[in-house]
Amino acid sequence: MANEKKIDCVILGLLSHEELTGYEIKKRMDTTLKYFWSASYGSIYPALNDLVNRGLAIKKEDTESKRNKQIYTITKEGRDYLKKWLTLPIEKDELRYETLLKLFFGNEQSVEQALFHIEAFEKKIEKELPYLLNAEETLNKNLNNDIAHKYYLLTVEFGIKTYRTYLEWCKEAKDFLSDEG
Amino acid sequence: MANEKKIDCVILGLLSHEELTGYEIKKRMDTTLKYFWSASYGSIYPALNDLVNRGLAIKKEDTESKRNKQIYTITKEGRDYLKKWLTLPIEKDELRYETLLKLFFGNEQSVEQALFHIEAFEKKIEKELPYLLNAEETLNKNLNNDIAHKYYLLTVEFGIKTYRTYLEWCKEAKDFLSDEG
DNA sequence: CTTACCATGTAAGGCGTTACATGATTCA
DNA sequence: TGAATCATGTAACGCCTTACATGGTAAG
Repeated sequence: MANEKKIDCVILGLLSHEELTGYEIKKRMDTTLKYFWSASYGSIYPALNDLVNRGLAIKKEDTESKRNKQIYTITKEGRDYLKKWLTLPIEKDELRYETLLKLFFGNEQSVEQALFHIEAFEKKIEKELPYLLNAEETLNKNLNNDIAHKYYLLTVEFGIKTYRTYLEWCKEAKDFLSDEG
Repeated sequence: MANEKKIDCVILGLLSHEELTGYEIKKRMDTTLKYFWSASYGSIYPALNDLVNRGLAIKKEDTESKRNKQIYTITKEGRDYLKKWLTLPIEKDELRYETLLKLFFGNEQSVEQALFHIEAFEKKIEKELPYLLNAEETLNKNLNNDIAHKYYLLTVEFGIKTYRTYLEWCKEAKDFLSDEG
């Protein structure tokens, strides 16, 4: 029972909340999970097939809509698999920030270039923060309706706090570099 | 000149500071760059050979020490390559936190289990923070000796600020989950 | 009628880790 | 003399992204 593939666990996790199509799973990744996880169609669709083959999810054709939709539902076995994975200790938390990497080697570039990278980073964060704040508000309103919201809120709070810290750091870093020329 | 492999750039960046062996490069990764980048021997050694073949670094046998050391030095071309890469916009900043993933699916686990993951995360951060604080102190003392220190300090400050925020979040998250039971 | 979005999937290739394989040196 | 650390490298394999390929539907 070792070697749980992360992609399987993420998908099963999303399916544990609601039944979804592959396309919708991708959308969740690009919005809700965006700031701490990601995956492409090229890994999602094969993984879904695999989950069905292993009996962890079932696939049914959508007859109601006019679109060619494949809807996936988690099975009892899938839920057990997910639960088992959740009991295991965390294997890896990984941060790969190219921005920090380029900054680290800043002595090979001009101050202007370093500032340029910091500002680009700042803008990206400033653009994403409102979505998290919006999610926070919605979740706080509906906190009593669904326990799942409680956990979702915790991750959103993580995102908000770290993003605000990033913005603080950007300001300080810009000052530091500008002052010294 | 597109498609710069990150592993090449990190190595060249480290070599831009000083000449190093593959083993030392790995050590830098595991200490200095640890909280925002990583790589294994299996990618470092082949990359070094590749850099030499492309004329971006030179390899010389160490004759002084008794060990079988291969010392790598960056060339003019390597430095130009690095500089070029530094001018390009950041392609990807990525965070993959399994801790957040497991927390997100918390409705499938007990509160105790969720707390367990948060506490493990907290301990890991508490253990690593002192190294960053130590680096900060040393860098502040030697700030005037080398411009490279300035940039190194910026990344360390990023690490310290975000780690402190993580610890704050851990405390709040634990309270939040404990209160509601 | 055309643009944006919904929707599914495959193939090739890149990138990187893990595990393996080997051996020297230093220190207790 | 045994453990820890220094030191280099390869092979197999896994995982994932990118690019490709295709087509339906909703809205303006």
